[in-house]
Amino acid sequence: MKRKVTLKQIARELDVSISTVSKSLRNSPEISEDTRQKVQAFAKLYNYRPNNIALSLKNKRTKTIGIIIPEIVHHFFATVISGIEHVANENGYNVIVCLSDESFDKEVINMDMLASGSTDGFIMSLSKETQQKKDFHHIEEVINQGMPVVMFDRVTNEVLCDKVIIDDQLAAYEAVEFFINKGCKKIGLVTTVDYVSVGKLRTDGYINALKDHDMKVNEDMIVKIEDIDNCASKIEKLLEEQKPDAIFAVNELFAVTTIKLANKMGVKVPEDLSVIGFTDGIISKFSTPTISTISQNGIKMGGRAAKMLIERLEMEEEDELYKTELIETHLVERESTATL
Amino acid sequence: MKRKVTLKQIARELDVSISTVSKSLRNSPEISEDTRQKVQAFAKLYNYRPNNIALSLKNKRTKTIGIIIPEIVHHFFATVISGIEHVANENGYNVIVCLSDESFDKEVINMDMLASGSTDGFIMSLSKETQQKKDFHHIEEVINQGMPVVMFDRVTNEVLCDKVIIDDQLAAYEAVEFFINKGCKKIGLVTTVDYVSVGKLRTDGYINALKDHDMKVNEDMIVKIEDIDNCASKIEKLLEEQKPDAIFAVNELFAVTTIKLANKMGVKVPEDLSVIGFTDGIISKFSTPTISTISQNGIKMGGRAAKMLIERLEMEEEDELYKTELIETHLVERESTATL
DNA sequence: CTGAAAGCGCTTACAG
DNA sequence: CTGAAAGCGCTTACAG
Repeated sequence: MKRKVTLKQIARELDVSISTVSKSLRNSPEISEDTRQKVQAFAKLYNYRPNNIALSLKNKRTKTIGIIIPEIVHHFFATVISGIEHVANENGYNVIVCLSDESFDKEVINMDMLASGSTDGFIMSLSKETQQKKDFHHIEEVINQGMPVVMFDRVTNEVLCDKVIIDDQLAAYEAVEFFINKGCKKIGLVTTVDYVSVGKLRTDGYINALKDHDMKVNEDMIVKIEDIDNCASKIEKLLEEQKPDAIFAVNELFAVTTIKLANKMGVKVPEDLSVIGFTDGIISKFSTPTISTISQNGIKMGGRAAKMLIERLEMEEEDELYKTELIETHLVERESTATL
Repeated sequence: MKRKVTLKQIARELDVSISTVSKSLRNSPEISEDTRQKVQAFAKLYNYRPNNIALSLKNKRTKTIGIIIPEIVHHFFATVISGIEHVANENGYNVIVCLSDESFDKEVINMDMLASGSTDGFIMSLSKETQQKKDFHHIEEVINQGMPVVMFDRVTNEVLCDKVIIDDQLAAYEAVEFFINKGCKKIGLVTTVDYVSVGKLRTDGYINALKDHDMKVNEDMIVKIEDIDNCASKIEKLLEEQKPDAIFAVNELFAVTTIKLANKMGVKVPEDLSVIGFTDGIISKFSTPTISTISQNGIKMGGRAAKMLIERLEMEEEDELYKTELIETHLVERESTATL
């Protein structure tokens, strides 16, 4: 086993000082061509690589980005990480990933842990519990200590920082408008409970679209789901009692579940019922029928978030102007809204 | 903005030495009860947290695990990361994730990068290109430098290290045997090219099952797919020309694609064609019909891999005995193999 | 052109 | 009981 070689060892072998070795490797003009070459050759031979940890301590920057998300086994979040990772890598940053599991406490613990020197900044999406509690002290604290934070998707107005989101309300509005233009009269909504920020916004978009087209908003047409595991009965009830001709679902899972339940009840999609989901993920593409959906480009969101964070990290002077970037969305039409 | 407080600052404020502060915070018995309390109170007030980087440098351990996988936008890998992250966290480790994008070069660069002090060890699954090239020098090197590596899923015999896999061959064997017991006569296979280790093993399992049951292995019944984007034509040809009554697909995507193509051709699943896939992911659960599949518990795999790595990291003496752990699999029966 | 010194933030063996 | 010193691996302003 050959341990990693350090400057000290090279210095000893070559009988020069550590400073000389360091400068040679960094091509300092202070050093004579001769020793420089000698040192570099030796370093190459022994495959010398500067120790990241030592560099981090010295430079007071780790070149790593902390990502804190609710979960990773979720196509959209995986997609965002992918986007972040690629941009981070291009810029010489690594990413360290922590999952909050939708728990406030875990979010706080993870943030604290990473904030103790492990990362230069954060990219995060709030856990459900955090959104419910509206307690953001951990985030404020980190920002106060000078570590920039970029929030994406599940954000809050109560924290001042950079954000990257989609226009959830507008996207929902457009989906519902699509139904209306198609001639649908009884448009249902399958959404989350209101404390989930994006769910609430999409619900608002649905309501506004109906209102703007002089359609009544019927509370019985709206199903708010707390827990995905037992959403079936509520959706079933909606389908049975209200007999909607269109359903807008705020995520893929709600959309596919709706379709499956409709099938079971003999309601045909898209003949009897049109369905639009949210998030252009794997389910929408491979479900039968394929599901029309609002695309939400996670790769792009992640990439943009990483770019914003890195720019802020590498900014000369502090800039108190925070930006919120909007990622454009669009409706991907598939079989579940086909006109036959 | 209040910067993070350091031992030095506390020492200055309290007019004691840095050593005293450090020892007080670590409850050293050397320190008088009095100063200990004073220091601790002060540290708490200022929310002192030791700097991870400084600790890493001092202790020569970072308490972070490097994960290198081909991609993250892939349910199975996301699942494994989740498993790793949870076990890592429970043990006070963080995870830093790098994606190879199935590229050998990126795998090498990422490994090099992380090996320069950023992590204590690695958990990885080989990129396709690495498996094709059979060049594992980067992994050998890391191991040589004393950093343990645990491989999962896409592993190689050419590197000695801990591994966690499923018995791909047996699982495939059992799937095919299930078809045979059901009375299927013309069992097709949709698999990957042979250099993908798990694809090859599953192909072997298929062949062995047929042979053991005295059934002919017909090369025309086997489709080997290089690139998922244009697999349709090959599968279509198989369905059309061979008219199989069962298809075993080595992953979810192949399975769902097969079903969709069959549908399009008027071949009904499961009436005319039974299908079993591999990896119990999101597609299998939500596709219509739902797809029978070999479960491959990624959470468990990840958890086990993390456990193995951490045990090795925290082992007193070096142990040259490497283990390969098998994660049990089983066939999840769903609609695509229903007997009507 | 080379090297000793200080310092990043911490721990710990050793003196006093 | 307290503190100075050395050291983890590096960089860089400063002397010589």
